[in-house]
Amino acid sequence: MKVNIAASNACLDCPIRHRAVCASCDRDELEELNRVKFYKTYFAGQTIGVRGDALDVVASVVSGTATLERVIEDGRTQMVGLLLPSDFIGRPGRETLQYDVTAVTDVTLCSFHRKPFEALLRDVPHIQERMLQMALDELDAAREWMLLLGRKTAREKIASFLMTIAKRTLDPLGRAHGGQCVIDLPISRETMGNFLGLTIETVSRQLSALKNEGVIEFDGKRRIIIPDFTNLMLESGDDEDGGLLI
Amino acid sequence: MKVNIAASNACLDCPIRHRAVCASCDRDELEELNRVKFYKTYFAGQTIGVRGDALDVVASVVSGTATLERVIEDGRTQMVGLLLPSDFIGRPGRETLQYDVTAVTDVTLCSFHRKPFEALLRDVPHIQERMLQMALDELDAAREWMLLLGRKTAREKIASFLMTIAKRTLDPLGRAHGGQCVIDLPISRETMGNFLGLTIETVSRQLSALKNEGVIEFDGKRRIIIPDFTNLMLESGDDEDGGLLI
DNA sequence: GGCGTACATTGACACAGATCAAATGGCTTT
DNA sequence: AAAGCCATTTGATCTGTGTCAATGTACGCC
Repeated sequence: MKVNIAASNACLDCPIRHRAVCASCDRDELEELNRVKFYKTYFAGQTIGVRGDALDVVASVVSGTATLERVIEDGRTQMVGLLLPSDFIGRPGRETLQYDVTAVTDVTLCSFHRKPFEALLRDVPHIQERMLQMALDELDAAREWMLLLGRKTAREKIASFLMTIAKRTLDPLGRAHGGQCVIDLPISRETMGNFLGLTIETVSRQLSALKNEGVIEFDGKRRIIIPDFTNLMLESGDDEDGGLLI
Repeated sequence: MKVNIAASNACLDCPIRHRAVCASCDRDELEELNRVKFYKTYFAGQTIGVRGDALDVVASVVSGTATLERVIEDGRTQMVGLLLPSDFIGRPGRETLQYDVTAVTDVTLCSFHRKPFEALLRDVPHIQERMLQMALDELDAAREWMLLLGRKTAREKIASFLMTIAKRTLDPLGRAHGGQCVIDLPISRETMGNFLGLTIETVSRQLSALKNEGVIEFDGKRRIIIPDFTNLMLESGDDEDGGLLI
């Protein structure tokens, strides 16, 4: 059913119309995309692709959350991308997938066969322009993430992560005043650990510590209340309100 | 003097002609770049820019090595980019510099004022195309680096780093056979530490350990001989010969 | 030639976070 | 309601890497 709803949607009504790779397209260009796109839905936990797979399709996340991960033989896993709506999956010009891609919630993708998409990229400057912007944004996010992985303590990592999620959830005004806010974690403790380069136990302990010190409150396991945003910010190790952009 | 030599060079003779942002330009486009580019040289140790600076100029590294770093208040430093010849500095569309940029050796840059360069990006598809390729390559490198920072041990980090440098130094054939090779480190122990998310002492200890076990040999502090490449590879924690791309 | 400075190595110890193990809690199934 | 499953929390201990401190080495300078 979900698929039907999605497939029937024209690009003009698309929820990620103004943020995805198609953001700067005009009406005609959108029409062109509309003809070649196709929707695909994955269920929570499902594998979207694994490292080494032929990269025949590229896509934008329309709804849901997916992860990009690298795994070493002994099982150590590092998340290298958290894909939220409007984020792009796959790389034009590459033959095989470099990362394991997994749906953590139900995910709907707006997909394109890679070859035709590469042609679009050449022919429609608006798409290439936007693609470049998005790639550079991701690069900045990846570098911020590198600072976190390389130099932050477990507590700072957790605080930074919560800030990141909060920023993607809230409107920019609400948080500027350092007021209360509520965030729903889209991912499990294990996934958080793989994001932050920590074990599940350390994630849990640091969350408990922040709770015991009143920096955060829990409402169930996956919902977190931040009574005062500035307190959390102080724990994140960031000099300003910069933080992860993802 | 260096500046004179550089300034007199036409793009056609440029050492990074086929690798930098101008790689896919034809003769006419190159002529256009030639008119607006200007060379600038920095000495080893010199600051090229600091986080927050107005980003009026973007540039390609023509020769030498520079670093991109993020620093937190207490002095903890994480390198987020190692810039070698053909790599690009600065981001079109951004008003301020996001990272500290430092010359680690003498560095010559092929520079452009940002605004005109943004116009070029719009008008010359070959440049934008190449820019996108390069951004995606850097993103892949950053993600590989994230795996290293988040999940690898100190020993694996050092081995991976040496492999990375070796790969950028050697011809692709020479290393395929796992034969001996010699690499010159472009950076100090401290810089290596900031690259790998380690302290200077740990870097030193791990290098000594690899030396004592015969995986590497020293010729002075900065030159390293790798008797058998496969041995080093086994220490890097990589499942294949993938490793950092930078 | 001696000296100063910067970089690198080595040693002793501390501690953050990993590991191993057990307990708790929430959820579905029957 | 009981049982079973999974995610999470909490506890005890271990270990890799950081920290602090001393020593070694190379190189330029007066």
